[in-house]
Amino acid sequence: MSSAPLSPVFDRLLAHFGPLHWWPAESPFEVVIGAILTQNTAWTNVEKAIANLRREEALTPEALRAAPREQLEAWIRPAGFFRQKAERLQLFVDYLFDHHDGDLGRLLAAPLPEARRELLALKGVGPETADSILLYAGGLPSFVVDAYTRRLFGRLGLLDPTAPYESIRTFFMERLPADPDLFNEYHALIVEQCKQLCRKRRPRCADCPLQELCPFANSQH
DNA sequence: GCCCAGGTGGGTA
DNA sequence: TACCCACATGGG
Repeated sequence: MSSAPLSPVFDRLLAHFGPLHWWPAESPFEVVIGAILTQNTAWTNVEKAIANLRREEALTPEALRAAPREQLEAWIRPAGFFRQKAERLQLFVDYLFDHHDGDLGRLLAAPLPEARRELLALKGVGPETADSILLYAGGLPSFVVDAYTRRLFGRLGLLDPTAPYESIRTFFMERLPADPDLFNEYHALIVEQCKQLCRKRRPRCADCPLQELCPFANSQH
């Protein structure tokens, strides 16, 4: 891992896209649902599933717990892996009621390392899902590493994209102040940048806000 | 028709 | 630790 210019990358992305104020959800619990539904899934498909849940007024821990499994599967079907994800959602809310009186805020009121351990112990909640929940539902300074993060910073030559999750998360957290607003914007900007510029059909380098930092500028990127 | 998407868990060497 | 596979829908 390089000892990297993370601030210049952030500054350029912020200047280009402006503040994004993530996560696209109307409540902390909706963040949890989105974080589970988006596992290895395009966000456009997640939106369809969440729209179904909203229509059914099922975007609360109480409603998800009460819903018959097959009903829930049908609602979230557009997000793919619907049997797995229905189970994961209901395991999550079952845990929430068994241990926190159904109150997500109570789970997320614990110190960050403790809340993270608790989330990671849940079946269906891996490191990326846990960090997304901690940061975007809890406002806790836990940096989110996803496929976009690996792709972008791998291309910039700042990290090994195949490195383990925890080592990449540590790379960012050792080099950035533990500021939830910073982590929020940084990850959102990474996603926005990649959605626009890291696709298979690459746009022209001239349009890229990271052009000056990119080792592939004017060649393949 | 084929490839891929904001992962995770379970299994094997 | 490092691979492998299942899990499923919808858009390019």
